[in-house]
Amino acid sequence: MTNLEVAWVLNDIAGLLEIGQDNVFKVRAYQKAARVVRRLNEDLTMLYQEGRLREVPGIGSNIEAKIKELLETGQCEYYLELRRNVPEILREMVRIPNVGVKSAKLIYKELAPDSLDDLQKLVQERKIRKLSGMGSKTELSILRGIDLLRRGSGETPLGVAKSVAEEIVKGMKEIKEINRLEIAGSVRRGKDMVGDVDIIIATDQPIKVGEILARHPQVREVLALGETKVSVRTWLGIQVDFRLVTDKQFVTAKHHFTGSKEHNVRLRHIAKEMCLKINEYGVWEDAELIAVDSEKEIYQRLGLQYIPPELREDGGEVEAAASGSLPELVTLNDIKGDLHLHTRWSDGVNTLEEMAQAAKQRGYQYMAITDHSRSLKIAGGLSIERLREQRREIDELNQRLAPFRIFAGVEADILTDGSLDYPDEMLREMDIVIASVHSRFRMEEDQMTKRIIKALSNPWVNLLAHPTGRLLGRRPGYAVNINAVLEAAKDEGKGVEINSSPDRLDLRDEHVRLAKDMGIPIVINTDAHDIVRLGEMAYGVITARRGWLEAGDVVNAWDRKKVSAWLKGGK
DNA sequence: GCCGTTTTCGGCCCGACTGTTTTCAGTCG
Repeated sequence: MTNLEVAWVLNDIAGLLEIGQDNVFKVRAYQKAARVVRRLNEDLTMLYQEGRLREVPGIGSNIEAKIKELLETGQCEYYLELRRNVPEILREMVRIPNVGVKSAKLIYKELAPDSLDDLQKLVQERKIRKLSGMGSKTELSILRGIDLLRRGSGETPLGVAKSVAEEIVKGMKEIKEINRLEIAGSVRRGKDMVGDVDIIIATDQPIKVGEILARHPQVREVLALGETKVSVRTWLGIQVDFRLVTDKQFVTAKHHFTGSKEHNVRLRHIAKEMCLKINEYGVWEDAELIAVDSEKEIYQRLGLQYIPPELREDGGEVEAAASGSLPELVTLNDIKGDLHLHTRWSDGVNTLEEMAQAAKQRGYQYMAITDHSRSLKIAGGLSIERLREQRREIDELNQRLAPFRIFAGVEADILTDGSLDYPDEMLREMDIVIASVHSRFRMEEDQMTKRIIKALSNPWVNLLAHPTGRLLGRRPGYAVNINAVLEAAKDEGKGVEINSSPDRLDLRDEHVRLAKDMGIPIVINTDAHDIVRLGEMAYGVITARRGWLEAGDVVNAWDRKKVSAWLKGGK
C-alpha cells in the first residue's frame, strides 16, 4: 500500500469521525496524520519495517496501529466499522458546498433522502424549510451546492486562474477608492490547480468598494457581501474572494490569504510559543499591534528566514527556515535558454529564424530546436532526410547568430515497445534528443513504466519530456510508476523535464522535489510552438520553485558551455 | 488522537459571512 493510499484512508476516517461528531481534535489528529503521510518523503513501508513510524510527527500509538494494519492486511477494521455505521448519503451530503455535518444530519434524521436526486426533490417540495434553523435561502443554497458538486472538482488550472485574476486586477487599478491591491492565495503560491482566486485590497471605503466589486462586469453571481470580504463567481465559473483591509493591514492580510492554511497554522503555533498572536490584521503582542512593513518582517519576528510563497505548504519549509537552511530558489532571471521548441518544420507556427530571434531577444544564450519525429504524422513529424535538411538551416543560422547557439535536436517518440522513432545512427547525429510518449496512453502501468525506462536506456537520449503526460483539468496522465522512472533516469544519467505549458506543468511540484533529492538534472522547457508561448517559462519556473529547485539544479540555468558538455556527456 | 525546556493532563489557530434567530449556530477558508 502506498503512502497516498494510507493518507486517503486516514483522511476518510477523519471525515467519518466528523460525521459521527466525535471529538473535533480527534478529527484534526487524523487529518493532520493524513497530511503528514501524504507529504512524507520516505516510504511508509520502509519506516514501518525499521520501526520508525512513531518518529513521524502526528503519528502516535493509535494511528500507528491503524497504519500497521493497513500495510500488513491492506485494510483496517476500525475504518470498515466506521463506514458500516455511516450511511453513504450522509457522506455525499457533506460534500455539498454550504452543507456541513450539522445540516446533513438534521436533514437525514428528519427526511432521510437516499440520494442527491432525492434531496433535490425534497428541496423542490419545500420540505427542507420546515426544519428548524432552515429557511428558503437554505434550500436555494443546497440546490446551488448540488449543482456545483456535479460540475466537478471546481478546480481551475493555474494558467486560467492566473489570467482571470490579472484581468480583474487590471480593471480595478482605475478605481480611485482602492489604494493598493495584490493577488494572493494559491495563485500566488503557484499551485498547479486553483480552487479560487484571492485578491487583497487596501481601501478606506470598504463598503463602497464592495458595492463596486459586486457590480463588476465579470461577475455573474455575488456569493457574499460583507465589510471585509466580498465573494463572487465570474462568468467563467471561477470563485473570486476580495478581502478589504486598511493600508496598515495590507501586508499581514496579503500574507494570511496567501496561505497555505497549513503553513499559517504552523506560524501561529510558533507565534503563540513566543507570546505573539498573528492574524490577517497584524502581529500582536499583548493585544498591542506590532508594526510590520513586509512579509520578511513577519518571518523575522518569528525567528525565521523569509519563506517564498511557493514553499508555504507546510512541507518542511518552516523547519528549514528556523535552521536557516532554505534553498535559494531558481528565478526566471536565472534561465539562459529553452531546450524544447517547435517550428514550422513540424507543427509549430513560426520559422526557425523567428524562434531563434525571439529566444535571443529574451536574453537567452542558447535554445534547442526539437521538432516532432517521423511517426507523429499528425504533427508533421520529420523524416530522416527532412531532419538533416533542417540541420543545415540550423548550422547556417548558428554562423550568423553566434555566440547565440541553436542545438539541433529532435523530440523522438517513444514507441510502444520502448524503442525510439529513429535508428541510433540518426540519433547520434543530434545535439540533443528528447524522448516522449505521444501514443497508446492507456497502457497498463507496468508496461508503460517498462516502455519509458527502456527509452531512457538508449545512450543517445538526453532528456525525458512531460514525464506523466497529464493535461491539467482534462486528462490525468498515463499510468506510470514515476518513482521507477526517476530511478532509471538517475541510473542512466538522464535529465527530466518540467514542461512549462500551463496545460501541463509536468513534472509536477512533488515529483520535482523527489527528482532533486535523487540528484537528477532538471530542465525547464516551454515546448513552445510559437514565439508568444516562449513566455510560458514563468510557469515552469514557479513549478520548479515549488519543487525547491536552486539554479544549480536546473540545466538551462547553466551557461552554454556547461550545457554543451552535459548534452555530450552520454555520447 | 497527539503532544510536552511550563505540562503524562489539559491543552489543541483564528476570524468572517449568512441565515435564521433575537443572541447565535453553521459553514468556510
